[in-house]
Amino acid sequence: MGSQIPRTAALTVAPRVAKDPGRDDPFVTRLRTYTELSAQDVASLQATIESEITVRKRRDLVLEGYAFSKLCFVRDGFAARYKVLRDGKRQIVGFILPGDVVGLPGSFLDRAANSVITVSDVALHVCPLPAFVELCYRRPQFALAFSWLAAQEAAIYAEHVINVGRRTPVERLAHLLLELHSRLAMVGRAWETGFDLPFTQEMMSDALGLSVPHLNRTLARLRADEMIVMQERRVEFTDVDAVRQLAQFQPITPARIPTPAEARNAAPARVK
Amino acid sequence: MGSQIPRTAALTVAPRVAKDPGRDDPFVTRLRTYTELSAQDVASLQATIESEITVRKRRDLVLEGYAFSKLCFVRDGFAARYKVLRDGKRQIVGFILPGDVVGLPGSFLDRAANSVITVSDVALHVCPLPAFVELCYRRPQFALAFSWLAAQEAAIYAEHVINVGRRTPVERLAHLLLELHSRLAMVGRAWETGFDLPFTQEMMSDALGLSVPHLNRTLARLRADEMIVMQERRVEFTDVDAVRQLAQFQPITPARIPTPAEARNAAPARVK
DNA sequence: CGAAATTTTGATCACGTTCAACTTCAGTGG
DNA sequence: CCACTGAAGTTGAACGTGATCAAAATTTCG
Repeated sequence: MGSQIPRTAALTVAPRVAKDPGRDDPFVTRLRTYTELSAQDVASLQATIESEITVRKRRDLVLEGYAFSKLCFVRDGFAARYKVLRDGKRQIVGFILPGDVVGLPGSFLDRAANSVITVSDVALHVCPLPAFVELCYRRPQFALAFSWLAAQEAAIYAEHVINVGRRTPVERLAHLLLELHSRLAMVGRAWETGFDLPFTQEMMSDALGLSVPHLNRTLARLRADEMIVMQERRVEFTDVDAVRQLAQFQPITPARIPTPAEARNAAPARVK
Repeated sequence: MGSQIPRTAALTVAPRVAKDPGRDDPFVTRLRTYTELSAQDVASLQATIESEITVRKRRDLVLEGYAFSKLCFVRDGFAARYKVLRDGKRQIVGFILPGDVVGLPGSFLDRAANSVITVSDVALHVCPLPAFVELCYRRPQFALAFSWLAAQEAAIYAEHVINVGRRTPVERLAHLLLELHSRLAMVGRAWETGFDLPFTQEMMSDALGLSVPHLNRTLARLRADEMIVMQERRVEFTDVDAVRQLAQFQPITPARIPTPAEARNAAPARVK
């Protein structure tokens, strides 16, 4: 059975939000790392939601080459963005975690550039792109937050390029595990030193540009070197700092969006 | 001496813009592929520009690990985003062309995740981030356009991950050349079947995760197979379709941003 | 429980790296 | 004008890493 309901998601980060609409929504949590949102803001956002659906494990959510114009905010579950090449090889471009958006970047192009497949059962809030755009015209806050989100996405991909392009297999794997840990922690789905790993070795190898056997050996090596412990689907970092060092991992921390007042002060009116 | 002034940039695409402020500005050209901008819009954008500077060849514009909070719109010239790893290997994450933004994603993070180095002399419009944010609050159009831009950026990186992760060396190189051609064409700096290639083989090898000798041989192979012709710094595709096929290249075409009216119609008021 | 997916292990081999030398070219100063 | 310099491009030979293929062991799930 997939993980439709979070099993034991110990909260380490982001437990600060008070009684608020959307307080348990990882996407809202995410937006709140960029900007403040009033209860009313959250209500406006929720009003754009067309439907809330749950998609079963191993279904394609987006198909490469087809137009797609929804934003799906992931409330729970995991997915992967990928492309299959002529010779049948698959490259996973990135993993989609709770709080992420399916349809970024796909819905901003005339046709999606990658497919998206669910890994577990996934609970989604579906928002038609025009509805979101309409919200952005009314409340520029959201358009800005979305730019920040997209920039963060780009930064994650950039790291992924580095990972696949120039790091050794152990470094790649260590980096991936740290990235997942850090991103999960941001939405309160990881604990201090570990997390539940929902992906198979085949998926990780397709993400890292390695063969399955080699990924397996590399994972074994991380265990042998006492960098991590794995049992069930759980990853524990034995010595986080050692792993960080190995992977040269720098967590991606988004800056905050200046408030209207801050922006005005910093940028004295020069407009005509 | 670098290419401070475009030498022979034959315009193939985007010659349609009428007498307008910013008509020859590649960044404005870029924004106009997403949305309509009135002369007044362009003026507002130009008002946020703090200064226009030219940076000499081979200078670092952004340094990894340092906070950076400017947006630099590239008017002319070329640069590369990169990271150097412990062992001295360098990975180029992406190439920056006219119309691109230096500071995306760097300025949206608490500290830049990559460095940026100029390849030729580069002419930049510098805009402090708060000024741009202020503009976005006033004219949400720009915030939306920027989301689109960031999404396109993410899509380009995603392709780069695929390139480096799972494609063979020839396919990688062919894909890179097509990507550069397509992006340059979008801002009118390429011709139908070719373009001026401003990057050295070392840079391309660092972008593609290959060694210099192997990149060289791969390039030689593309020539031998009569896919391309190179002379000086000029690349000509002998048979674009064959190259496209080889690289499985799909150009990234951004969708348009719905206008306020379109957004309202498509998303009937459901607010409160 | 049985079937399928996933993980693990082993043996072989090809591809791309590495290292080194050489060529070509552009820019610079004598 | 030519010699000098350093960067960029080209070529060759040897080596090693990670792919490939195959099969077994283990886990997951219907």
